[in-house]
Amino acid sequence: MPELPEVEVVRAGLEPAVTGALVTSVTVFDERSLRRHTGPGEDFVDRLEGRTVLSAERRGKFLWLPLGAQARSAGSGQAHSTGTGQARSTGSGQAHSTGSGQATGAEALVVHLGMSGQVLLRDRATDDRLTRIRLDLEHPAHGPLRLNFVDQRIFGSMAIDAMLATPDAAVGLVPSQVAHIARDPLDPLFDDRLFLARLARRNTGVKRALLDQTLLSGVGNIYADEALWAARIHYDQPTSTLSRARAKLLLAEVRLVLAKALGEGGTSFDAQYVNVNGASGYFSHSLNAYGQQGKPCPRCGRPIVRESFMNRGSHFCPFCQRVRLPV
DNA sequence: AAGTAATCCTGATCGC
DNA sequence: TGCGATCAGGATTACT
Repeated sequence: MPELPEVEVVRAGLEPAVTGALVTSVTVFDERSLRRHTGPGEDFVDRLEGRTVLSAERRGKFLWLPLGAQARSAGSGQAHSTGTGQARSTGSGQAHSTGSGQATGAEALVVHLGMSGQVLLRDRATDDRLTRIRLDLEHPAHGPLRLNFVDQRIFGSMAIDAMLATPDAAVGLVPSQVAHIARDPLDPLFDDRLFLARLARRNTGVKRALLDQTLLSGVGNIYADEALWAARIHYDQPTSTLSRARAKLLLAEVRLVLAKALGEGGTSFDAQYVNVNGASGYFSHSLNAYGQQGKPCPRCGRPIVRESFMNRGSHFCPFCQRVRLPV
């Protein structure tokens, strides 16, 4: 499951390769991979071909490529891209998108890997099985390039989305689909105090809170279990009963595990997650709790347990991680 | 209104 | 060898 470290590895791999590249041709093999795009496949293709990729950005598990203004006719050697990036300001549409954030006319290609998505950089001759969307690119310095969006379970998606100026200025623009997501804990502008205050006000279990992308983004099932194990907190401990000290410890452990996994290139099981070159990460060798049911807890030696929770698995040490109610 | 459950998806793997 | 059942869970939608 690609979470923050895996998505960041993809972003970092993409950035030097695609920045400045022109999208020359787009092929949609399966429109279900456009579930987050408003409009049919042809619209996606029309709005992407002829655009230039400006950079590669990320927040939490969302990845996006800001796009330059659209050339008048794709394929022709446009002299001036008579920039009409404007115009498509969604009319009134986004009453729901976030409640905050202002349309700017700028757009981005938003990528979410979902459960099994991969972005693979190839030469023009290479195809990958289960490719749902293919972008052919032309980079002024590096030449032709192919970007295959591969996704077995089709929980991931690509979309052209409007960039909004959020009140949360400083960073500038985020796609409308990302505007309601909180910053991730590796973001230098992540607000610890705000997070701790909101966490304390929640009336739910702590793992539910960790997985809530509007509270903090980038954490999924693997790193939630790992951070909770490291902090010795039970996944269903009510957030309102966590002391501030333990909440701060948890946040610190979240940061640690995300940073460590990032340093090791992410977590790979089989070929479910790979970097843009198709290589696996090594963090699966460092897991203490996730997927370790039946194996001894690296801390106390008692077996790790897996319980069903939120339609997924929760892995923890029943001895080290017990619900502690305040006295 | 906040919190929770349901929903979407299919290739790989397992058991018989 | 074949085939059906099972499994994985992020984000959105739909309820209560």
